[in-house]
Amino acid sequence: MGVSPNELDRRIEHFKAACREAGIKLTHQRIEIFREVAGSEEHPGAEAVFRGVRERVPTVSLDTVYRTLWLLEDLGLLTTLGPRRDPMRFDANLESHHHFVCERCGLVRDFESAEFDALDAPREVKRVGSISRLCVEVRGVCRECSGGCSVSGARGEGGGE
Amino acid sequence: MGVSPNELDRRIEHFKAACREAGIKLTHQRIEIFREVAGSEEHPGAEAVFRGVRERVPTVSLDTVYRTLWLLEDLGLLTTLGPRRDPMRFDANLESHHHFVCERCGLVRDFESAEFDALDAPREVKRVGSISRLCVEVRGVCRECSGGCSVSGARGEGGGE
DNA sequence: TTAGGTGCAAATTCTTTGCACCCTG
DNA sequence: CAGGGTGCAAAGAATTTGCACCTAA
Repeated sequence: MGVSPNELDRRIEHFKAACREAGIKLTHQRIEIFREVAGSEEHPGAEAVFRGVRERVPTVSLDTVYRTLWLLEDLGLLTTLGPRRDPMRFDANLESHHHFVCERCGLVRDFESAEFDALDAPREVKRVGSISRLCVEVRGVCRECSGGCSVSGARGEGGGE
Repeated sequence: MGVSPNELDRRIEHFKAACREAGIKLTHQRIEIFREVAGSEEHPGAEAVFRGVRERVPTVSLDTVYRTLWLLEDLGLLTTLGPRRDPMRFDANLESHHHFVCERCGLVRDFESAEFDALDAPREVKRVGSISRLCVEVRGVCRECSGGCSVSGARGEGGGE
């Protein structure tokens, strides 16, 4: 649904090569789970992947889907949509602003940028719907995490005092 | 922890006015829950808000925190970090690309933009950590949702057939 | 006063884990 | 053949809901 057969094949070949290189087994399930995500432009959740794969591999289980998705994310073959696999987080800053997200610890740091604020969505996007706001998400690894320190517990949540 | 007292006061006054305007009650709990989010730059999750508020309102309950956070989000006084309150979703498109997110149904539509791909994070951000990728998130309401159609079940998850 | 709001506890939903059997390499 | 991978079922987080009491307006 969406991704061209050529592109899909290309992604699957890349996936197989990456699995071999990583030294993990290329099982039927893994291939079909990857195909399900790579063949869709809907950014399916685990449940949706499960439903899709089950039509081709009726015995597949939901927990294998979860394990495989996170495995593939660790290998860099997939990405996730939100900042992380964390609980939902809230923001009271209603001014236009942007985010730096640490892929390691989940830290989210706001920043302002006149340049980014001035961006306008492409015409193509305006055709999809009406736009209310535009936010740039910069992903990377924060100083704390790349500095080799243990990051014990400090998962960006802050919280307490 | 971060937000200046002045800015915090400003946000809280705005919050109170908005509550009055919306005709909802200004309870002690709501004020403290809002204060907790508005006073932090950490983008706390529900649990972290709960811990913080409990120090000032020991009887507050976690479910009130949840109810209040979503209420405030509905009123436009808070925003959430990820696309929505949905299950985690995956993406096999490893090329640089950007997202349109429908705030109503959760649809996420990819798009490409040479202009956005060329963006560079401000120096200020580079000081926070090493950058691996930059993605523009455009939020709005998709055609389907604003078109007044029912959107029955189609929460962007696509999935099966 | 009184309707909306809160706290409690139980229910849901999403995701992870332990273990015995199976299949790729 | 051997060890990683899978399916099952049960556990564990995160979040929501029903109901009786409480409180802001």
